[in-house]
Amino acid sequence: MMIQRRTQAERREGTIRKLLDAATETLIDVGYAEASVQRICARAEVSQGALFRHFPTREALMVAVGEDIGAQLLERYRERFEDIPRGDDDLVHAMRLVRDTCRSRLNQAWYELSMAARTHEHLRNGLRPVGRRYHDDIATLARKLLPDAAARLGPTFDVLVGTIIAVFDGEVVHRFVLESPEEDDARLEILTGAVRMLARPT
Amino acid sequence: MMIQRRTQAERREGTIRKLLDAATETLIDVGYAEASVQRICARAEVSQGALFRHFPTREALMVAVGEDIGAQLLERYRERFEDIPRGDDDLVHAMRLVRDTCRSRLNQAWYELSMAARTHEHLRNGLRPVGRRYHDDIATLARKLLPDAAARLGPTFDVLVGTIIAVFDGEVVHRFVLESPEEDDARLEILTGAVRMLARPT
DNA sequence: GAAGATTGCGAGTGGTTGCTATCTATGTTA
DNA sequence: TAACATAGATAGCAACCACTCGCAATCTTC
Repeated sequence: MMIQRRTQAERREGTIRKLLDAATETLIDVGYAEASVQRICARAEVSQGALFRHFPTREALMVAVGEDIGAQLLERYRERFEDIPRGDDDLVHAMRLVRDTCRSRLNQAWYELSMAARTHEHLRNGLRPVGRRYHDDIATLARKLLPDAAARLGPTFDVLVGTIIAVFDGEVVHRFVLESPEEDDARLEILTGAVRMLARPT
Repeated sequence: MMIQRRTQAERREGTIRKLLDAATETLIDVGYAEASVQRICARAEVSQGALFRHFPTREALMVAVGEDIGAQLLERYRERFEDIPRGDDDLVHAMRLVRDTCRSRLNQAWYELSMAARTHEHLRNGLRPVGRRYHDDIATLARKLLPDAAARLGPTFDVLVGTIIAVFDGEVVHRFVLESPEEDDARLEILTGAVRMLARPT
């Protein structure tokens, strides 16, 4: 039964895409350890043989998932950064954007990979360039959105951006065990105020 | 062959302690998923039957490990907080203490449990009270160490403490994939400056 | 010291794991 | 269209998983 005529490249890309998406969703649902090739393949509606045709090991698939997630998250940032209206409160919007992205579904998969990378050397090595690119690209984007503050702060600006992301990533990790929305909101305000103070000319 | 005369309670406590310590070390070494009962028991030099005599499931053991780690981390904070010399730079010392503790071996095990809690409901429920107590006790300790700032800031002080911890926890998670010591040090300085600014009277 | 309770042991349970080998189906090239 | 390359499916592998069970060792109580 022939459904449709496709080139080899199309077939290949199609199943790889299905596998990456299924792996990402499985990662979000059950975490790295329980994201078995069986589960991923079942979700992708593809056989295990197909998976191992395109990825030599499960870990290699996970590295590819990491690259894919990194690209998607960056794209997400790019789109929403552009949508932020320039003005006095663009910093507030930017802070909210970072927090929302850290809490996004997609980012949960990234946490799973990061954590697994701690104890899995291959994964760590594979994820490192992705992490670096992600880090740098976000700094570039932020400079584009807040050029005045960037110019004023110089290299400190990048550190500040990294710190804001670190705050919200840390917050999310805490939330895995214990949620405290009021404190989170208070933190967002304090943090915004502190950044505004640092970013303003002395 | 009788080695030593011990009460039942001593025997019991002894093997439980061995299991908790072995489980903690195994968590640090291979992560939550690979910390199997086999591995833990081998490390504790105790049979699997002994483990399941004291803990109904592996997850129950992990909750107990979480409680134990929480107590140890708090004790660590308590000791080192007391050692900080009061003076102009006590804030610097406190910040360094928080960062060091976040990077400590013991805290790696806590990250493993926190992350696993995201997808394991029982673990999350068991860890929640531990997390809450840990959170509150640290805030209390910090108020004791920095009474002036605490008085000046009111409830904001607790949020600030939580934020500092969040920064370093987030930093550690980033470091699992990508290390950047220079940025980390720059962040520590900026953060200390910002906190000092916030904590000083306006 | 006998009886009873608690604790520790280790073989065995069914189930899942990542991965391979073999085969068929589909697309490409001559 | 014949020969070949690529892609996908299926069954099966040894290793490991959390957990159970009957028994032996140890401690407590009388």
